[in-house]
Amino acid sequence: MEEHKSNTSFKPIATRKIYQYILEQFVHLVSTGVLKPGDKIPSERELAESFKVSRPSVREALRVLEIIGLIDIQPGGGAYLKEMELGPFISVVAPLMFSRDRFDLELLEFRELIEIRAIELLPNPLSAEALEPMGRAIGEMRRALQDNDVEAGALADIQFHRSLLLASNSFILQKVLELVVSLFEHAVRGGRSVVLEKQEDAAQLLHDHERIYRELASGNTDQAKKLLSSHLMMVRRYLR
Amino acid sequence: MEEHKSNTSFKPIATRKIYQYILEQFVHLVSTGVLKPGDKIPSERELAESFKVSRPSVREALRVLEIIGLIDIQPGGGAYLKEMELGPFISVVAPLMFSRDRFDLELLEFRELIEIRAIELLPNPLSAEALEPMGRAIGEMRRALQDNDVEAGALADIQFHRSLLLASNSFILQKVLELVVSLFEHAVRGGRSVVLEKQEDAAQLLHDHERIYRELASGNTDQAKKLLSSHLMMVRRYLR
DNA sequence: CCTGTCAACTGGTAATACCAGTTACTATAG
DNA sequence: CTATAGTAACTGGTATTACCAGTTGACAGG
Repeated sequence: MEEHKSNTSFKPIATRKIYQYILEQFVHLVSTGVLKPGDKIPSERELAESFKVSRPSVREALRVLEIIGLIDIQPGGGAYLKEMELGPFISVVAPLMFSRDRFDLELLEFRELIEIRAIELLPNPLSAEALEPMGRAIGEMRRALQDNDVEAGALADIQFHRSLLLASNSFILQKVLELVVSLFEHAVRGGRSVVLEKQEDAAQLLHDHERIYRELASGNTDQAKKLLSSHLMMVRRYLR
Repeated sequence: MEEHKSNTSFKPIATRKIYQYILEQFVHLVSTGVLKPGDKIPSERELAESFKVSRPSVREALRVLEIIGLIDIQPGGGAYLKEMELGPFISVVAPLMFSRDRFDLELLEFRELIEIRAIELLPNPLSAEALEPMGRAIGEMRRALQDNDVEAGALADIQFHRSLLLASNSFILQKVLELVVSLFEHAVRGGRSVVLEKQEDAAQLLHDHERIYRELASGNTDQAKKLLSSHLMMVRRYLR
């Protein structure tokens, strides 16, 4: 059972699989800008021929690219590069996360930490393009409230925060918040009650969003920050 | 070009691929605790027969499980479940991240935000098991400083922070910090200069770590927090 | 001009085969 | 008896081939 003591410093030989080489070349081409979002990827058969490997090897590489959200594959169509999205990855991992005890609360606390930091980095004033999706989310939320559609309301709530964070100046915060928000979205769609159920609470949420939106629209970013901050803390207190 | 206006609310039909079904079953078994870390996964051929699908389909599912760091595959051996690790995912995505402008600095700022929050959640007092890897990292850093081995020093620095965050009480912060720290590690191994190069700076880092370690070991968690906080801010100022 | 058809793509899946590495059992040499 | 070498039965990695199903675009006929 014991290992041989060896004075020589032989290092274990790391063998790499073919799909990793393919993956590496793709990532390199993307990170150097040779391939850009929107570009069409050659067909699997062409790639197999170019790389001089078999189609299954190519497919495994594409599978990974799909999971990390770098390409969209349309059966019958082809594969297209896109800006990296965390959605596919999240949808796989989310069940593992939420199976943990009290994950919901932890996630909310984490989101509070990040989102408050993100709004500190909002450009001032906000552009119209940044404001527009927020307005839409509010409209959606108002409609859901009237219809008493809890899930739609929760999703609209998420959409509001998503559009808010997308306006942030920090790339990392955007990605991390996208990840967090996606987790929430997954939880809501899965029927978990990370959301407010009572109508008056939903109305309060809507009201908060509207105030934040108004302040942002009229350029009072600082005031909006304070509102959002207390808004998030209110939500957390509610859930605890 | 215009789409037909349809009053009926037909929703697009989402077709799912076989590997997704397999993936789903696996994730479900793991999240419900039926499968636990350390368990051996049946061979690809057995799985193919159980699921009544072909081996390539099984392999694509396993490939994804490998990328999200849920299984270890040993060629010739078999596949074993493990606690989810972000390493494999990071190693694919890292080049994409660092190709962005000023990503290093953003990452450092983000890490500062998270890590300061994480140390607020450190248990008090720290267990010996939590302290031990920190001590090792310090020893390694000291050795690297004497040898003037910049890369080894940087890796030991990372290892110190990694062992610190692993002691935190928050699952999410652990995972996110693991992600961030892995990104740093990747950058260092890639030869990027996210690290301090001058020897006196490295000595300063080591000195900071030693002080933090001493405070933690003697139970003065609060004092350690303050030290770590100013330590991180110092590092950031240096890089800016 | 619109519409349906058809051929040539695309990715999804299956089946099969072979290679290379691991493992465990076994026979053989000492 | 023990330790070694050999062997057989695994494992995953890769390649090949084939067929299905969906998309696309050109083309012919209304």
